[in-house]
Amino acid sequence: MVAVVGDSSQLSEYAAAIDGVAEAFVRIWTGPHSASAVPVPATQLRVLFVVGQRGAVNLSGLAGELGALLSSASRLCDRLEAAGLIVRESGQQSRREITIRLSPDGEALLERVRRGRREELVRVLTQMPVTARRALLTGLTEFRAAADGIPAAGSRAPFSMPA
Amino acid sequence: MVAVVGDSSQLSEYAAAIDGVAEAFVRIWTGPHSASAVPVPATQLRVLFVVGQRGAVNLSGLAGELGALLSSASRLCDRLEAAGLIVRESGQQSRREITIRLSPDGEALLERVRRGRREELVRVLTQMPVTARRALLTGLTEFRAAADGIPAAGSRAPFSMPA
DNA sequence: TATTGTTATACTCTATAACTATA
DNA sequence: TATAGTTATAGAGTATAACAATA
Repeated sequence: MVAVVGDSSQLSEYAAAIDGVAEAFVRIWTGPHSASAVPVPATQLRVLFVVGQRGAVNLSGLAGELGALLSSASRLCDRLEAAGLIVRESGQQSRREITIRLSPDGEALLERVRRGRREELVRVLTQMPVTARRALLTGLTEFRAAADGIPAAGSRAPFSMPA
Repeated sequence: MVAVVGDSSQLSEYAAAIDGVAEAFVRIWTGPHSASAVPVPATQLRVLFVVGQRGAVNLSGLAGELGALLSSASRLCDRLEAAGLIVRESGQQSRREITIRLSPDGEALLERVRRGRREELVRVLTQMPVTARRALLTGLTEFRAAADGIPAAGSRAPFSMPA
């Protein structure tokens, strides 16, 4: 009945508590798409984020980072290319590898979305006491550090939007 | 050049910093689906979460909470019903409103997924110092409180997984 | 032959619009 | 007639599998 400090059974209570309050943050962090009247579906947007972050990728690399299959990635690029948001540069060193880059339109769209998401965050952060802002940044930073040191349960990487 | 405490121009730096480290958390919080070999697609899972949280809903209510259209929600329920995860109870008070509930299988699946997500969180929290865990909980809690006090930019509610 | 991409097919998801049935 | 759901149709996303082209 006595509360034991640092008790490991407390962990699941922390997990439950965090689980319970996380939705608001996830909704806002995830929501730049719906928010700012972006003309492309969410999945295509993820591609732009990945390509924007890595500068240039081949299809296999892109598929891997999306947690998608090669065929799905290929279709996705079909549509993004048709929309003028990416460019497929064939050839280069291997001629069977294809290099995917953002087109100027793709860059512009990506930048708009990035700005939108940060503005959403600012809107909320403004309403928070400074200590809470600091706590959030610290908590998320340490969480990432801890998560990076772990074998990654299903050993996959099925998400990408930031940068 | 002197750091001004509480300066509002700091906010966008906080936003950028938080934005940069948030992905790991979002990936893990969002990933219970891919993680635990769940037999239903992510969208259907969201329905289970919503219905599980509200106990029983009619289609319009469900669609509203999903940020989806009535027709999409109807199709979704077709599949969930076919999979035996929900039950459509017609009639009741209005006879043109339909009540959606979880089936026993639906409840069981939902519980499995919930447990999975919390276990994932525990896996990471274990690797974090106690102060960081506290910071994360505080930060997310305050974030939610702040977000709740805001008109909600696009004035929509396009996300639901917790509870 | 092993690897990189593409294409065929099928199922899920979402959206628009037309339709049915209650109130 | 207004409201609650369903159904038709079409585009987007993802998976399996068969295929083409380069190394």
